[in-house]
Amino acid sequence: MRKPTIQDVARQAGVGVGTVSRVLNNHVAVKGATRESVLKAISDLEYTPNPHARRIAGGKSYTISVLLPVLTTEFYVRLLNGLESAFQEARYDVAIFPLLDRSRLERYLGSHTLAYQADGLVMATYNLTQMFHERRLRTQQPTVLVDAHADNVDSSFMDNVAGGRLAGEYAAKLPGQLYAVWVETELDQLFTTRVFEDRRSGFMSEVQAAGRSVRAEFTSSFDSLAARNTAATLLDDAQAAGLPCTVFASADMLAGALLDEVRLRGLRIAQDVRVIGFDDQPWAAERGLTTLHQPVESMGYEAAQLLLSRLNGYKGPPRARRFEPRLIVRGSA
Amino acid sequence: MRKPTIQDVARQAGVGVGTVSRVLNNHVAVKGATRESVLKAISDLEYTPNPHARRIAGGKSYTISVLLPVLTTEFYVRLLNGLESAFQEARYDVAIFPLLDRSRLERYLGSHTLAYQADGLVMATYNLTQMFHERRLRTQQPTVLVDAHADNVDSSFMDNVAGGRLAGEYAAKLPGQLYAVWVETELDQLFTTRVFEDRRSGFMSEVQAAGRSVRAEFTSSFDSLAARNTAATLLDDAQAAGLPCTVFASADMLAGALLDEVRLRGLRIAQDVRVIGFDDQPWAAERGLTTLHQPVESMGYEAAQLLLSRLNGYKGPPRARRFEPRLIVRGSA
DNA sequence: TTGTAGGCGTTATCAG
DNA sequence: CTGATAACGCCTACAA
Repeated sequence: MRKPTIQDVARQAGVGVGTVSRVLNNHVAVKGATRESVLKAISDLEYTPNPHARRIAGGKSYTISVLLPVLTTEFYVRLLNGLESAFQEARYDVAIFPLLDRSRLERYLGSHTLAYQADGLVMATYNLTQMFHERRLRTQQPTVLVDAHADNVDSSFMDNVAGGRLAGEYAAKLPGQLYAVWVETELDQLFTTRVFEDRRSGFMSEVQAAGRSVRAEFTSSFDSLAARNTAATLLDDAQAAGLPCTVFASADMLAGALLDEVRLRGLRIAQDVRVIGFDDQPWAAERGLTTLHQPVESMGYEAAQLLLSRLNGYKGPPRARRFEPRLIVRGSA
Repeated sequence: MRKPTIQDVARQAGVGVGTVSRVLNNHVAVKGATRESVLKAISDLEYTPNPHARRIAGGKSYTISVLLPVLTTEFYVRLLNGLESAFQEARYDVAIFPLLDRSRLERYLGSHTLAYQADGLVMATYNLTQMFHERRLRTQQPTVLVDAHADNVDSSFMDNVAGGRLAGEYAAKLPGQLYAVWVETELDQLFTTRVFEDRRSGFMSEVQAAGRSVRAEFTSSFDSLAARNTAATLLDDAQAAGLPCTVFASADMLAGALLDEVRLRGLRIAQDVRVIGFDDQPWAAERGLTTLHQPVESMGYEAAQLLLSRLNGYKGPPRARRFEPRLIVRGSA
């Protein structure tokens, strides 16, 4: 009992395959009655078109691939949700290709694997288009960047400079020393993101504009143990220099570690140590973390829309969808 | 400058397309010299076969799909690494389909999307084969379970009962009250896993065999805030009942929260409170956590091998690859 | 050992 | 509006 094909549908409905194909692709020229009978045959047979055949016949495969850094963060789950819901509405499937490391990426690029045979490409956080060009990879499929920005492709991203500014503006008004913790920038040239750089520049500019300065900046890699160590080092300094102090942690994960360490030392949050995070992770509300909210799902959704419009033939110049962060003031600062 | 096809290669090498196809698929009957010239043409043209065309022509697409729960855990990154490295050796690509929620799954199943058009299927943690059958989904592609076990399909998994036993055996020898923290079982019938059930039964049986009993068991959902609250509740009881005590946390994440809470209360780890985790996450060594090590990469690698053997024609009965956990004794217990 | 031709499931073109 | 029919890129007999 093999899968029904377009032929089976055509026979069942008593029409030609061309007609079936037309209703499948929403072509204009199909009489109402014929369309109905074809639709009936399709559902009777539980027919679904073969994406491979579609693709090979020059049509769309209705698949888009998402190139995603493998980070164990809520952020990407939310992003995926936004992307998927938009693509789902448009009846596209999404396949995810994890960017495990550079060697794998090289291989992906070397062989034109399925990832690059989809109708469109979504790149999250890392802008790999550069590499595509260097390799003369004529990846002419529509591409969209999400959580990243470049001016030669469509992109959907949040304004991290603005986020940094909001944090800086707020922090500058608070009494006591100012500190900041940044996320260590990536090791590989390919896997670079300007996210934290942007947050920093926004923060610093606003702090300076307010005539203040930060006592010290720290950098931590994105893992909880490192974050905890950094928090300890920072608090050592802060306690020596005299409390209170305010810390801008450029990622909630870092802020969380700070909250832990503050509690551990018996210090009072919001009085001795004020903390401002970034991301508004699910747990931020419960822990009372003042942080910057990112409309992650919306970013994903919009990215998908940009890509879909290209897939539907839009030819205009690259578009950038910029989202604004929102400062959520809670108990921690 | 469109992508070269098999025709181009044939012309360039001065042979027929059949021959090219033969060397592509490692057929026996190709003279050494001819093979060489074809290979040369292939690399000169930077030709790579079109997976869609391959698939449609009845061959393999050299793509396998992995159905993965979207958990922000190191575990799946490691698993992916194991899977990918094996598939990569065999020149297969892997596409990931995140199991975001039930509705998406339904949709995947409803339409025979690309996920089910790959040459093979890897299901991690959740055994969805049941559902496949109910739906009369003739997903006849080879399937392998990883981090899960069932006796009607190939599977590669760790013996969680044994892991629980090792923890129980070790814990039973320690003085003071015994506690355990489990991970809340899934909400949906589809998304079920026996992992934690198994760890529990192993642990309890060993504790009982040693003539001891656990004072209290706790359950927490898999997120850090819940874990922290659970840790607090547990320690309240333990402090009231009198220390020392020993806690088996069935996931390192839970153990980590416990360590934090212990530290916060000024208690001494390994003296007042002993903690045994499960997973041996990257940070476990640095934090001195006694825990059970899972050979995650190996599990993934083996799962891939099982699938590959099916893809290469192996027809035997379902095979189960069982991995043994290893107790890593560090400072926390 | 190798080339040729038919077929895989769709879409697109072109007559009717 | 609709039905043939030629691609699409590849694999697999079948013949040579």
